[in-house]
Amino acid sequence: MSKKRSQILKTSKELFWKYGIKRVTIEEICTRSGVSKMTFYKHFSNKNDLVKKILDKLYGDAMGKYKAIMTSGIEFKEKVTMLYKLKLDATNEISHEFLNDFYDTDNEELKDYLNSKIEYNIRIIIGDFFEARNNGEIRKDIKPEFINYLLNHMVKMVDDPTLNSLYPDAQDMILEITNFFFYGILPRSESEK
Amino acid sequence: MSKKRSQILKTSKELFWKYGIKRVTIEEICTRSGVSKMTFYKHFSNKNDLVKKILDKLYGDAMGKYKAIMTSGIEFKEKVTMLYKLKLDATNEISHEFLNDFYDTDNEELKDYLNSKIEYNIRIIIGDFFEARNNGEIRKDIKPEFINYLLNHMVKMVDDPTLNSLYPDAQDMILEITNFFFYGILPRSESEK
DNA sequence: GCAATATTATACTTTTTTCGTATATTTGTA
DNA sequence: TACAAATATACGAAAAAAGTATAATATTGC
Repeated sequence: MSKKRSQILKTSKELFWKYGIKRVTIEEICTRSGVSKMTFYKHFSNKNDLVKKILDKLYGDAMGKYKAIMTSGIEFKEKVTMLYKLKLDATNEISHEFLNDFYDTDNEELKDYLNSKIEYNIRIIIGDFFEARNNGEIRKDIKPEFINYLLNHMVKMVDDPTLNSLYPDAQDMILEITNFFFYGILPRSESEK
Repeated sequence: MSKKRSQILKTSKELFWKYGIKRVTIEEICTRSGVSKMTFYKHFSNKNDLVKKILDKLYGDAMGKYKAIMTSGIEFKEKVTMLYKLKLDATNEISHEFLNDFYDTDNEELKDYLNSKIEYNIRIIIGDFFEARNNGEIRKDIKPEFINYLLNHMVKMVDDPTLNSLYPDAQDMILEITNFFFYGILPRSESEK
């Protein structure tokens, strides 16, 4: 991988994170990366293409971590706890400014690309949950899709000030949330498996 | 003062603070302020004009606080301590993104405007220091201009990580700095006055 | 050191965005 | 109701950004 190329990716990510996509120009990315415009266009066909490649890396890394968790030999309950924390990290890492531009503007191309990526990931996750249900690691009478929804929903809970105010610190709240999660989805006894 | 007008000032300040001046468009300010473009141009002739009026308010408020301190009956030493804190606050309040655009870009008009404002303020401050020197509140053999330079210089010290690392917390460091300041400028004994 | 490859600077055209204004219409309000 | 203030829309002019062609220069592996 070219040094210039990765410099462009690094610089542009920083700029996008801070200012969003549409506020950053290609020329600005080039100047700050110490790269000429021609070199930029050698590596990326335009700004959208650049953003897509940033997304690819972002989601690629996340999926790598996800698979590392799912293929490890640990107990399913432990896996879900780790997934939840992974999701929290991912949510914190991605910039608000960056994400806003996907839905604010009329950049249909990027919107579609992001949605397809999300959909692809969800499909894998749901698939894993189906498998877990078949293995008796989750209640048989629960929809795997609902579990994924729950995971997303609970990540948002962490930002809710009303909920936060109930706990001395965030760690306690997260523990409470995950406990709630498991008492809901785990088989209540061995006999139910 | 029109409600729309102050809304524009408020919104634009927020946007400028976050993204800098050149990244924010007039149309964006209008949309976010819930104001039509025509209304904008009724109150401000262009973006520079708007920025100037934001600066006016900013520096007006700061000068108000300054004068409140200087005309109060407290001891001179106490005044300088308060000035130092005022300056720290002002430095923290003004956004880095906002100030950058004054010197980065080739917007000579704004650059000049800001410089003239700063110069005007300095003139007042230096004048007050001259008076203080004549009243024997500062050593006679010190240039008032140098005092102003020192004040600015010491504000920057607060950001120096090397200096910071010498103190358990910022408060201790600030105390140290102000103490240093006074042992340098105050008459060492009543007889020297 | 040479050849292949990558990068750059510059200058340029095209496209897009932003600016600023004119006009007709709507809204608020005294 | 009448008057002022604000708006929506549409528009041409100006500025900024995107993208390309070309020739020159660095870098790199061999």
